[in-house]
Amino acid sequence: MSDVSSSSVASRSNTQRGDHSAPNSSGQGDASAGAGPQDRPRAVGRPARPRAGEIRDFLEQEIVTGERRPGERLDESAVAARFGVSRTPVREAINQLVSAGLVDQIPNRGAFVRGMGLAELVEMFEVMAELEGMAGRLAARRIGEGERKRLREAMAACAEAAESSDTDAYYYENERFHQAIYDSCGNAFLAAEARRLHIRLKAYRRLQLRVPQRMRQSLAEHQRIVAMIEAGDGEGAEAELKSHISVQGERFADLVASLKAPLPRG
Amino acid sequence: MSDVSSSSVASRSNTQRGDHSAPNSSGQGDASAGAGPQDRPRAVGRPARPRAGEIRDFLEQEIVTGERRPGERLDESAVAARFGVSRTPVREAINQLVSAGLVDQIPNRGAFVRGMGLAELVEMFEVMAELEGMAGRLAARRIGEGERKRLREAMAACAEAAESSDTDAYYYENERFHQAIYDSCGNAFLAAEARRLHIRLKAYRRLQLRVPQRMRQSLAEHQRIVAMIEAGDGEGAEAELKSHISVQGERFADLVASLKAPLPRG
DNA sequence: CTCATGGAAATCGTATACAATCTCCTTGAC
DNA sequence: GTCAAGGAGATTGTATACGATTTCCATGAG
Repeated sequence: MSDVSSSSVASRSNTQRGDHSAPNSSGQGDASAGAGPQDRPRAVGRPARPRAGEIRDFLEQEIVTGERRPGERLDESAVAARFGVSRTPVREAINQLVSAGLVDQIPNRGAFVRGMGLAELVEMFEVMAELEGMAGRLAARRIGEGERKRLREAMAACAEAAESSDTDAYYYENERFHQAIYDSCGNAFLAAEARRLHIRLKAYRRLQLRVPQRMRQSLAEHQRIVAMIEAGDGEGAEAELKSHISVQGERFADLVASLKAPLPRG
Repeated sequence: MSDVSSSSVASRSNTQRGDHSAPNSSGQGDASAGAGPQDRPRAVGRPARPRAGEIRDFLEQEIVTGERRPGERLDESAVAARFGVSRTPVREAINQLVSAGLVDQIPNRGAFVRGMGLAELVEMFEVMAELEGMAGRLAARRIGEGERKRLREAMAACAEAAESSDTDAYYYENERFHQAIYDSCGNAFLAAEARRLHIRLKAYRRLQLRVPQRMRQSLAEHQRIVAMIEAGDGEGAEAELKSHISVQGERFADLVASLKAPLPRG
């Protein structure tokens, strides 16, 4: 229900990974300023599918994947030219990204990709751990038959990906696993909030899997989590999930520290 | 920090309570369609203060106070006429309300005031309890001298308001008390998230104080919370805060049930 | 050399115009 | 009488235009 509001950003076309080379008209890899000559004279009127959402998803992908660097400015006119649209839908898209917390808007300076510093990332993981733990605790008591099946399937898929050492696949299935827990907690609002945070941490979560052996360890944790939920042990599931996420946070800190990539804040 | 993103909606001019009779031009209580003759010919160009935010805050007030009934349609043209502006800033305002979760948008039907049903309110209070509990637990370990002083002052103010049975004052000081806890948890992101939820529940929180003896009991709970934090007992503070909020949720359900105001969902 | 002041350019927020799509109601046939 | 097809109206999403405000840079004085 509250999906409409919270997870509005990046709701559609998120499963299509890869394949985001260029918006539409300018097939060239010309990056930022573009403003190439528009062959088609800008179709006026109401398009079949709203362009604003499309632009939002695309920009979000660029930000989350790190293609757009933190601190980079999102120029309305440039983006508009790049997509072959006017500033109006671009403004709408950027506003939504601001609401989602991926972009900061400075009153008369413009919109900038929000670079999250290490401190803030740790804070966000701390909250994420709490929310996930809560979801797990509630799920242990409230999960239904359908969701239980989904959860099992998601974990099986994780296991399969881990066995074939397919990091990308594991990343994807891991998403599904956690979504399944959110949906099993019997609190749609909590699920939506968790999803929102999850999206916001997506870019950094992906890095974690680079840590050696992380995938295997993650899978083991998943198995313990499912066991707790299946046993109806709410406190146990909460503890497992909390440490699962917290470890991610710590690991991430380790990774960042070792890479000497401070991820500049502003 | 993340105030910019998360609590963007209803960030300013929220402390100014009351004083929201009419937008600007049409002083008449003419409600919806309006479209009265605009004496001033619609100032074009960039206004000193953006009108969109103003409109958003106003609509938010109307929704939160129940002036706009759940399920009511927000007609862009009507709102625009009422404020004496074009559809553009109104669209922006409505989009922000959608992001904030106060309004639902149905693709080709329009925007509708989101009526939060009892079920969803309970869900939100459940999450609120968790976040507040977390903030308290962290605050018990991390609170500094300055914040400790602020917390004590806030509680003293609560006590004073309770003694004089001033419900309005207590409502206000209670806000400050909880804000103080948020700010003491050493996690700015958590503080921002808690504040966001707090705002969203504001309308319903106010009703709670109508319950007999609630104010006195709330104060007692506050005292226990502070005691736990001062003692550095994180788990204790968490438990106290959780039950503090949860009680509010249950009490609220009682209140709603007794008032026979089902608050229809959609 | 530092600081204040002026103007020009960039940028933002809003007004207006317009076309495509959807909804709803009417009209007609079976 | 019921259902389908058609069109008129309403509504939406986007394009374009424009003025006000702000920022940035240059030029000048102290």
